[in-house]
Amino acid sequence: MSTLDPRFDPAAIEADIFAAWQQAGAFRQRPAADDTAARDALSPEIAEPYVITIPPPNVTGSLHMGHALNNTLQDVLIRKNRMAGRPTRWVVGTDHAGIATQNKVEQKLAKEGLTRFDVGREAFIEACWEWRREHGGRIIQQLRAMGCSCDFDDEWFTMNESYQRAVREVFVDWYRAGLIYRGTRIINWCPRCTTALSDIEVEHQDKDGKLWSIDYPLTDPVDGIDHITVATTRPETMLGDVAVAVHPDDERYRALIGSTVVLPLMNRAIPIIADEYVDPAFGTGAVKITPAHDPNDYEVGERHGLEQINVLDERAFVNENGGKFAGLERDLARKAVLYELQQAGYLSDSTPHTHAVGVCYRCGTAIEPWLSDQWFVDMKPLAEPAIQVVRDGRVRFTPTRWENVYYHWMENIRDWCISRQLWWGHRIPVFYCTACGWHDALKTDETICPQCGAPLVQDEDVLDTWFSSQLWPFATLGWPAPFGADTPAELAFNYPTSALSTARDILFLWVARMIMSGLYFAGDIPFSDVIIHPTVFNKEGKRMSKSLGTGVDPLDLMADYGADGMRFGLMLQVTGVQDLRFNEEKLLKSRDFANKIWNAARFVLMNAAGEYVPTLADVSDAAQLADRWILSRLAGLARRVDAGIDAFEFGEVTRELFDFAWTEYCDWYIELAKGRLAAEGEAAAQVRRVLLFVLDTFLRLLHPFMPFITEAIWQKLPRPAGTDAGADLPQQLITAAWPDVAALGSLVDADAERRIQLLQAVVTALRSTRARYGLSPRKPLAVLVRTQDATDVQLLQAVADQISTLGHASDFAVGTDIEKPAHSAVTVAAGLEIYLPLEGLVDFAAERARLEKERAQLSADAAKLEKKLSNPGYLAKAAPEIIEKDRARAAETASALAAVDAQLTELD
RNA sequence: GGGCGAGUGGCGCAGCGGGAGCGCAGGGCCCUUACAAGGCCAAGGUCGGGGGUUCAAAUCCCUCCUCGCCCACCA
Repeated sequence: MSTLDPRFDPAAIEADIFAAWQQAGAFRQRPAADDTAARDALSPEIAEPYVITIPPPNVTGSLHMGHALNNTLQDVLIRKNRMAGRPTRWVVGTDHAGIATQNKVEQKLAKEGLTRFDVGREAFIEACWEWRREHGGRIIQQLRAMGCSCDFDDEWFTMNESYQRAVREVFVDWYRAGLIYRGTRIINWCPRCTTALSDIEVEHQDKDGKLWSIDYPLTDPVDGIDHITVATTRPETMLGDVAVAVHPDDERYRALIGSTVVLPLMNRAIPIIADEYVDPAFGTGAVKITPAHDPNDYEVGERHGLEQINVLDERAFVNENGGKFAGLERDLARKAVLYELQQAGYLSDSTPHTHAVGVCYRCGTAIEPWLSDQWFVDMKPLAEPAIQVVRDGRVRFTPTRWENVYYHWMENIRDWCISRQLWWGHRIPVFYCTACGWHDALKTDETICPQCGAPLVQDEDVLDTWFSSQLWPFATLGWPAPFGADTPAELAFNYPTSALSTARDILFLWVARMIMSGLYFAGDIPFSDVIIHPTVFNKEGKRMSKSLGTGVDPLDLMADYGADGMRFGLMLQVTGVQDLRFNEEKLLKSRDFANKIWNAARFVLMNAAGEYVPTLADVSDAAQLADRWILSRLAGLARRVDAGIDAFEFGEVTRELFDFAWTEYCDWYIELAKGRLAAEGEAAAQVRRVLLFVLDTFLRLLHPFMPFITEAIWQKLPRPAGTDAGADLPQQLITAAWPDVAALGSLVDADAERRIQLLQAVVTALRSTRARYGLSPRKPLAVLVRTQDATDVQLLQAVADQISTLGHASDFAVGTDIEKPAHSAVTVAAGLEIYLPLEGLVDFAAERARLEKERAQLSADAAKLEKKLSNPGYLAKAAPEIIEKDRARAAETASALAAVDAQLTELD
């Protein structure tokens, strides 16, 4: 009674299944955080909630391969824990993505010939909200298509009202605590985005440039020296030079310290100073000092009380301080400055020089180190406790090596520039009196100065997007309500969250900061596990990039392979290594795998014949070797999958599931079942029960990885009503019980696992002998098996029918006293000697060649083992079970060798 | 300048102290009534080079080579 099509079509089922899950409320936390009575009723081992807050994708984003991988992985964890009965919740939402969103809206305005200044701040922000309403839901929709079981009824946005309160609370708190301050510093400035960036938002690229040498003439020659030559990679900044620095111990220049030089082109007298910062071995050993355009020069300038002359404007054009170069864009200014220097004879040398150029992580424009007023967070006091929780093991990294990366950054942490000269974002809640100079950070907007009554104005800048992102694990759980009596139930129950899974490139931008702010504001770690998943590269090992055309779109993949195929194929490729070279072949195999399971289910359903899915007790008394074998394998699989998911070993678990289903359940168990099903009666009923039981349990284990197909099949399995899920829930796999690994342990049967090899050896001998001699696979052959083990005789007799079915044996005989018939092919395996009489069917020259080859292999193995077993050091030091195993192997090899030798003799 | 990761059959990758595995490609046979997106069989590797530790090394240590990534203010 098959209700399944012979070919699995993902598109036909995915949307309906997803809708059914959502309709059933399967994604909601059960019991809800505020349902204390229900929570108290949970048994202790599942009472602990399992919570993940999704790394919020940019609201401008579209699903890419990194998302596909990361969200599959999180969904696996969520689904497994949900099935295990824990109150599970996956918090979903998007990030307002300051620069990215602002860029989108500015591009839209540009099409109408407008800039943001034309429309004004208010209207621009409204346009951003409008953009979000129109396009911001795309990536959430794509998560649904993937089958992600997030709590979509409670979607968050880093700019929604409650979130804004959280950001403001944090700012004011840190401000009051003295952790947020304003200062004039050299910061990273993106002249295209016209905003400051933090240090970690700058990417460094090696660029081929030049190191130019410029002669600065001395005002008054010293000992016949009339100039000093400085080396620079950025000649245009010389317009803002205020000194030349040399190392105090540099003999070449010692006499010049304290002299003045005339700055070429600007005709300004500037001093030669001594500073340890200068490396005498680099360049000419003399450095031009431009405090407004280089962080090191700024430091030097501070030490020596030098002026700071800013020669570039916010778009990196030379400003009025640049003399006749004013108005030139920085690259043009460089050319012009070099030309003028050369014309005037100041340019003495240029050599090729590669150096790291900082570029904006959002737009790729070269960063300008620029002097300006910005807001900063003092990070050291926040970093210390955040380092400690990792040292204490309260926050664990997977793979653990990332802990060292974390420590290194945290121990060398620098202050965080949090102000951005943007409009889209959380506006800095600092208010200034227009009259008396009063200013403060305020939790609510005020218009009148509390000191003098004059109007207040708010700071123009907004906060770094990551300033709000860092609050994600607790702001999405209802913070800020004060802790203690008024703590929202949701926060108290769900915080700290369980695991955070993310890409390595935001370890500092986001993960580290969540730990710091979580400890500070929510009073505890934000999550106990940080999973750093591999970065997805393309087949050539290159970064996936839309603009470069090196990317693969997960939506296209889902269309071709189904959501399940994409998920499983990605999981197959996960390892503990840093990189993942995406291989589409794995998706093809995953789709095939889905089809394989689909058809296995078809077979089982066609043969279910009135049986319900049995309980563990119903299959525990299975007597047949094959049954005990598959049940034992299933128990082992369940144990490994259960532990593997908990240990975040996604790749290994996926491969285990694949191998079990395909090789063991389909290739062997189902094939073995066919003959027994035909027999009918109790024997057939038992096979049906085992088939159903294994399929049911396997679908549960596979569900976190392939949610759609497993749900579709599982719902077709025959079972009495009300046997799974809560009474108020529909019968769905998503909320069905996770297999009880401990109970399944009773099915482990090491003997059965070993003995099934006997059967496989006989069947394989039949198949390969036929293949070797070009006999039709269906040509019936008689089989005789000799073994010294009486138990093996019984076992093989019990499965004689199945050997006949799988191997197309005509006659089957097994015993301790079997004699080899004349003209037989002999196979020695699993301690058995398997004889296939081939009188008149084959050319024995080929058989001789084969046996010679096998003999060579066997005697090499035997020699190796013998050498090992006669080594006194080995016998003295190796573990007893290893020696035992090797002895058994040696005995087996020796008897196989003897058998092959005997066979060769007979062929003569 | 520091740090991390990778180098295993033609290709893509597992394995990470005790018998070299998987998928794909290639070869042979099979439409066997769940699945040809399938089944069966066979072939294919001195686990980057060198040294060391160990009874035992693809697996641990050292070193070198080749790739990739991260951090770092050297003009």
